[in-house]
Amino acid sequence: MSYTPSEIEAKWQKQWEEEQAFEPSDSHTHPKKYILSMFPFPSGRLHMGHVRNYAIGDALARYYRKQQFNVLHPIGWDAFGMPAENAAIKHGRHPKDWTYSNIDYMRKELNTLGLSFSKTREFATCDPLYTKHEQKFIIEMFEKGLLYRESTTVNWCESCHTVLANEQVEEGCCWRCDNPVELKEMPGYYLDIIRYADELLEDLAQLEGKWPSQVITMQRNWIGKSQGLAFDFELTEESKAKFGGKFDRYEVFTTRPDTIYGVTYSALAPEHPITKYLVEHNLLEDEVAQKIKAIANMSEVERAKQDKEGYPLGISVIHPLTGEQIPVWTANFVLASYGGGAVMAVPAHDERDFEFATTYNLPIKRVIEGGEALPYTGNGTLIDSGRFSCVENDEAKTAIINYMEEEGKGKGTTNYKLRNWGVSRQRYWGAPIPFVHCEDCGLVPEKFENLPVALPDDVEITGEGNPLENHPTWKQCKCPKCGGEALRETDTLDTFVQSSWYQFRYATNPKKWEEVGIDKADADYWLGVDQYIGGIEHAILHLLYARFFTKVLRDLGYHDVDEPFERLLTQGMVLKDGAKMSKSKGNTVDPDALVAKYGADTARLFILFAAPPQKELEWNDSAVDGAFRFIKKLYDRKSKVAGSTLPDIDHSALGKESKLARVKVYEALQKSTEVYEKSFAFNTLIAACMEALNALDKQDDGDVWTEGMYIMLNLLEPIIPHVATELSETLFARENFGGKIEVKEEVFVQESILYVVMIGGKKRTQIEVDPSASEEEILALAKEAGQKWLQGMQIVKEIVVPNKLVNLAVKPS
RNA sequence: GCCUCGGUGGUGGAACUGGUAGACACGUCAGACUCAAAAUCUGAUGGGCUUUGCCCGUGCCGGUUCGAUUCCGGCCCGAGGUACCA
Repeated sequence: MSYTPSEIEAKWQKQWEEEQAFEPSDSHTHPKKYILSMFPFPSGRLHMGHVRNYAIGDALARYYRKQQFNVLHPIGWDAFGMPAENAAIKHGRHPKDWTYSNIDYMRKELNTLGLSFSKTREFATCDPLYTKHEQKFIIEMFEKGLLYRESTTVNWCESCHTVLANEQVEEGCCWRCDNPVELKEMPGYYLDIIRYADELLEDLAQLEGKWPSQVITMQRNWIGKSQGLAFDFELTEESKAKFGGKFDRYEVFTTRPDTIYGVTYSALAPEHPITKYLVEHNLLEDEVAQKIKAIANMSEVERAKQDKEGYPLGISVIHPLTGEQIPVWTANFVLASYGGGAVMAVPAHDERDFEFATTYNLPIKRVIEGGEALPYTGNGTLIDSGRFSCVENDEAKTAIINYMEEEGKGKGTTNYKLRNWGVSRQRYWGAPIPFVHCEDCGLVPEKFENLPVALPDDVEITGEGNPLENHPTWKQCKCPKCGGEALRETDTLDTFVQSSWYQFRYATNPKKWEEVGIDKADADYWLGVDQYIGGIEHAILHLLYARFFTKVLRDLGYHDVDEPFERLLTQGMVLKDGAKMSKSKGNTVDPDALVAKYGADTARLFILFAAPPQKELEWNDSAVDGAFRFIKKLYDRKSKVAGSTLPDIDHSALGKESKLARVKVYEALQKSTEVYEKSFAFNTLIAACMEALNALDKQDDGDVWTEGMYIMLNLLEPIIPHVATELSETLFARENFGGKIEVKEEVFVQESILYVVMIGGKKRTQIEVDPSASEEEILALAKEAGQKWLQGMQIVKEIVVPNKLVNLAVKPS
C-alpha cells in the first residue's frame, strides 16, 4: 500500500483526541517537562511562523513524553488587542465574535498539524474568568504601591487612539501601526517595574547559557543601569531673586564625577520646572521663549535629528567644589525623562557638551590628561582638579563621590534607562482596569467579589474615542467604599499584561480555575518553563514584562518561582524570496494548502530540516517535495522489516554494507539525545536518519532492517508523528516508543581504521591500520604510503592523531 | 555612533573541545524504464588545469600552529537591537 498521509493523519488525530493522549498527570512527584511555544494572537489564520513555532515545541514535547516525563504542553490564545477592534470598525463585527470565531478556525488548523497539546488547559485571555483573576492581581499590586495612577507626558499614537508603553515605541513610531508617536500629557496607570530593575538585571546572570546571549544583552541594555553622582547646583543670590523663592537649587546626575572640575556650564531640559517658570513668567526675551516652546513641542526622536540648540537662561549656579559661577542654559539634547532633566556640562570630556560648547562659544576646560584632540572621553590622570589633581580618573570617581557625601554636597546614585510600565490603554477590547473614581474617596479598587469588571457587549466601535468612555451607562457605578455615586475607570489594560502570567495559568489545574488564578503547588511544580520557544521580536517587550510579573506574583505569595522561562529558544523568521512572508508582499505559503497537498508530517519535516530553528528559514517548494519523498521512502521500506521487536544481531557475522548501515543507525541514535536536549539542530538529526536509510538500502539483512526501522521510527516520531506512529503500530505494536533505546557500542568497533596521511600539511593518501597498531607501526605505514611525496624531503616532525590522521612535517633536505 | 550575531558550492545547510571542508537535501546535467510524459531508480556535480594527478578554495589582510571554517589582531560586508541616558 502506498503512502496516503490524509488517511493516516486523520486516523491518528482522531485516536489521540479520543485517548486524551496528551494530558499531563496531576502527580507532582514525577519528573516533569514544561514545553511552551508562545501562544498565538487569533488573527484569523495560521501562518508559517506559527507552524515553525509549534513544530519545534511539539518535537520537544513528544520527545520528553517518550522519555517518560510528565509533560505539560499547552496552547491558548492571546486574544485581546487592537486588530479585533479594527475588524469591528472595518467589517462591523463585534470584537468578541470576531475573536472567538477566529479561535475556532485556528484551533482546527492546529489540529490538522497533529500537535500534541493538552486540550483541557486551553483558554483565551479575553475569557472573563481570566480577566477576573488578572484584575485581582492588579488590585493587589495597587495595594502594595506597585501600581499607581499619575498624569505625565506619555507616548500617544493618534491612529490607534491610545497610549503606548516605552517598549512599544520603535524608532519614534507605534510598534503596531508605525505611526509617529506624539507626546501628550494625560493620566494613566503605571507599574513600578523600576522597583525590580536590579533583580531583573541580576537574575539575567542565571539565564546565561540558557537564553540566547543577544536577548540577555538586549535586556541588560534596556534596563540600562548606570551609577554616578547626584548633586545640587545652588543658584546664585541674584538668580534666586528671579524666582521669588520658588527655586534656589536643582539636582543634576553624572556618571563622570571625575570630570566635575571641568564643568563650564549647566544645561536644563526645555521641560525642566525652572525653564518652564522662566518661560511662563516672561523672564526671557520673547524670541527665546518662543524657540524654547518650539523645542518642547518636538518629540525626543525629532530632537535627536536636530543640531544642538540651546539658549542662555540668564541665571547662574555655584560650582559645589570651586565656588565658580556657572552659566545655565536650556538645551535640546537634555532629556526631561532621565536624571531629572538637568546636567552638568563638561565640554572637554563629553561629545555632546563639546558640540554644544563649540556652537555657542562656551569655555572648554580640560581636566583629564590623554588623547590629543578634545573631546577626550578616555581614561587618564586628573589635572586642574584641586585636591584631586594627579589622581587616576577611575579612582577619582569614587574619591569625589565620597568627598561630596562627606561634605553633604551630593550622593552616589543609580539611574536606569528603564521607565515604569504604562499599562492603561484607551481601548475597548482589553481587560478593564478595575478601579472606580469617587468624588469623596478618590481612586478606589473594585471589591474582589465583584470581579470581573466585565466589558459591556453593547458598544459602538467607530474608531473615534474610547468606546467604554462613550457608552451611555457602563461607567455609572457605586463606590465600593462609601456606596455613593461614582464613575468606573474606562481605560483597559495593555495586552502584554495578559501574556505576562499565562504560563502560570496553564500550570494551574483547570479544576481550580474558577477559584484561583494561580495554584501555588501546581506553579511550583511546573515552573519554570523548561523550554520556551518564540520569536526574537519579544526579546524586550514580552520577555521582560513576564519576568517582572513573575517576581511580583512571587512577592504577592502566588508561587516561589524567580524566573518564568528556564531556557529560551528564539526561532528565526520564515522567508520567501528573501523577504518575510506577508500578505502585502504576496509571498505567503498557506499552511492549510500545504497540509492538504502533502500532509502535516511533510510540512513539519520540511520546516525542521530546511534550517536550524534559530536561523531564518528560506521557503523552497521543491525541497518540500524532497521531504515528502523521504517519508514515502521510509513508508515503503516497511516491507523490509523481518521481525516485530529489536533483534539480537551477531555483528561480526554481517557483511560490510550491513555493518555500515548499523553504524549509521546508531550514529543517528547517539545524535538524537544531543539534538533534542541541547542543540535543537533537528536538521542534522534528520540528515543522520536520511544517511541511515540510504545505508540500509545498500544492504539486505532483514534483522538490520528491523533494528534500523525500530530505532529510526523512535527518533523521528517527534518530527513526523503520524507516519512514525502508524508504522510503529503495525510493525512493532509501538514497543519502540517505550523509552530510551540503548546505544550498542560494539557496532562502532572497527576491524581496521582509516588514517589520512598528510605531508607538509596537505592530504596526500590514506592507509588502513589495525586498531591495535602502535604509533611506530602507523608511522612506518604512513611513510611507506607517502614515499613519493617524501622524495628529497627531510621529516622534521611526526604527528599521529589517534583514529584520525598522520601528519609528517617536512622541509627540503 | 554603540552593542550583539553572522559571512562556507548554483541554493538550504554539515563539520565534536583546531585534525580528510562541502555530510544531508534541493537544483542542474547524463543515463535506465516508457510510444511519450509523470513517477521511480542509477551516476556526476566547489573552481581551475597541461586530468594516472596537481594547484586554488570557508568575506579580505596578517599572525599563532605540524595542521585554522574553528584561535588571535586589523579591516570589509550583511542582519538585528539601540539611539543625545549625561
